[in-house]
Formats: sequence, C-alpha cells, structure tokens
Amino acid sequence: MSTGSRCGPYFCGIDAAMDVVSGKWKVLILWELNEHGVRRFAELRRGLPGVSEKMLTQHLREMEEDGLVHREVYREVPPKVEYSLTEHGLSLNAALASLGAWGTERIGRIGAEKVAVSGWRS
Amino acid sequence: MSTGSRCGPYFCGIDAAMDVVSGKWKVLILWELNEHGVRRFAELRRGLPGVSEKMLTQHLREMEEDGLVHREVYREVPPKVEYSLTEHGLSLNAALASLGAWGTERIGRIGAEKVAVSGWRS
DNA sequence: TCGGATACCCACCTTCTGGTAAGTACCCCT
DNA sequence: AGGGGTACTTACCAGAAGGTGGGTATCCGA
Repeated sequence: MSTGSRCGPYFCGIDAAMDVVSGKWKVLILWELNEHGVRRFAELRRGLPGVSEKMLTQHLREMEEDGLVHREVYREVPPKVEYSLTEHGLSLNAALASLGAWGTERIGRIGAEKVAVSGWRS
Repeated sequence: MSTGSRCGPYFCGIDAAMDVVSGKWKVLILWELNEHGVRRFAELRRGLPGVSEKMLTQHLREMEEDGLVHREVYREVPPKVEYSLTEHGLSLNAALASLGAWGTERIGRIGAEKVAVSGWRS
C-alpha cells in the first residue's frame, strides 16, 4: 500500500475519491488540517486521540503522494515539520461536507455515541 | 463485523458516514441501485463485475441493517429478491454526489484508468 | 544527569477484509 | 437426464490494515 499508489482502475468518481480517503484516520486528518490550517506532527497526534505514530506518518505520506497535503520540513533541531492542505485537499474537504452533514444526521437518528474531544465540532 | 453494528463512537459526521460506506463494493451497490431503482440479486452481481456472491450478500445485509437498502423477498420458486434504496440510501447517494464529482476530476488529473462497463457513466 | 520533547523508522504480531470453492433446493429448457 | 438459472450459506485461506514496542539524534529544562 505504501508503494501501491492509489490509481485505479475505477468504476466511477466516488470510487476514486473513496480510494484516497480509505484509511482509518484520513478524513480525520483532513478535517483537523482544515480546521487549523497548519499543524505540526505532534499537534495532529494530540488532536487525533488513539492514533499511533506509525499510522499518522503513513497516512500523511500517502496523502502527500496523493497531493492532498503539503509537508514543510524545517531543518532545525529539534525537528519541525508543518502539515497543511493543498488546494486539492481543501476541495476534497468541501466535497466531504455534505457527507458530513448526512453522517451527523445519522448519528442523531441512531443515537450513536460521539467521542468527546475539545476542538471537535459538528 | 456482521454482528458488530456500525454505531460509533464517532469523532464527527464524516466518520459516521464513512462507517456505513466502508466496504469494497458498498458505494458501487448504492450507485447501481440509484441508477436502476430496483434490482434483483443476480442483476446486481452482473452489474458489479468482479464481486463475489458472498461479498454481495454480506454488503447488502449490512446496508439493510444500516437502513440504506430495502429487501423484498418473494416467496416463490425459483427464489426472487428485489433490492431498492430507502430514503436514507437515496439521501446518502445525494450526499456522495459532490464526492463523486471530486473523484471524477481527480481521475482526469492523474489520468487513471477506468473500468469500461456498459451502464456506468460519469 | 535525567527525563521529556521533536519527528520519525523498523520489525513483529494480530485483526480484519475479502476471495475461493463447495453445498442447498427447486425450477425450466433441451 | 444433464446443464443452467435463482439466491443464497458455510468453511477455509491469503493478504492487507493497523497496533505495539523498540530505536534514532538532538536539544532544553530541572
């Protein structure tokens, strides 16, 4: 998966979009980055309770490959890396908005539990 | 998974929506059902090249549990079962439209291959 | 000097997902 | 009588996804 680039063949557009978004934390990373604009690695980790460092780096690398996030490395000590959304990441987030609204409605319908994390809304 | 109902806890709405849609063929089933209105089991199987009977039944059962599809059994011989979308399934499909548009744009951007199947558009 | 922070990488292990192949029971067509 | 279609179910298996716990090099504060 790390080398197997997500590039189809696809049945349709939804298929292609689901591909870049499939991964336990990807939409959450997208959301977090959208909310805060720019985030450092450790900030993302703290914002996503339960994510392992391995998964976070792996997902971030894949999203970088897919052109969704921008990775800015500052060659200093201690290391500093900033992540932000590219324009494709931003537009993907916008495209996910209606899906988010549907999901929020569903949460209310089935009375699902929600993880209480400060900073998470909707 | 068959018994583990998809019911959170969730971080946000997108999370909840992704949950009911995660599965290799689910969005495709959703799309197929949306295009044709009502479909029988074998029609769906033929419309989704590569799907195994096991996965199709499994996904259909889960989507029924999640209130996305309606299953109508006709007690005859040979057996006849018709599947269609519920209103929640229809609204989910509508919510996926913008994501589909994003994906279609992405396919063009990266020049991904598309499965050529008659009946599939966009 | 010791612990904590930064941003990772690596190997190992478990869990989950999906595929294969078989069986079921009854029908129609040739 | 044999083959194909209907809509599944079950058992088994392979590969992918994700979690755990270690290591790296450097710096800062206590």
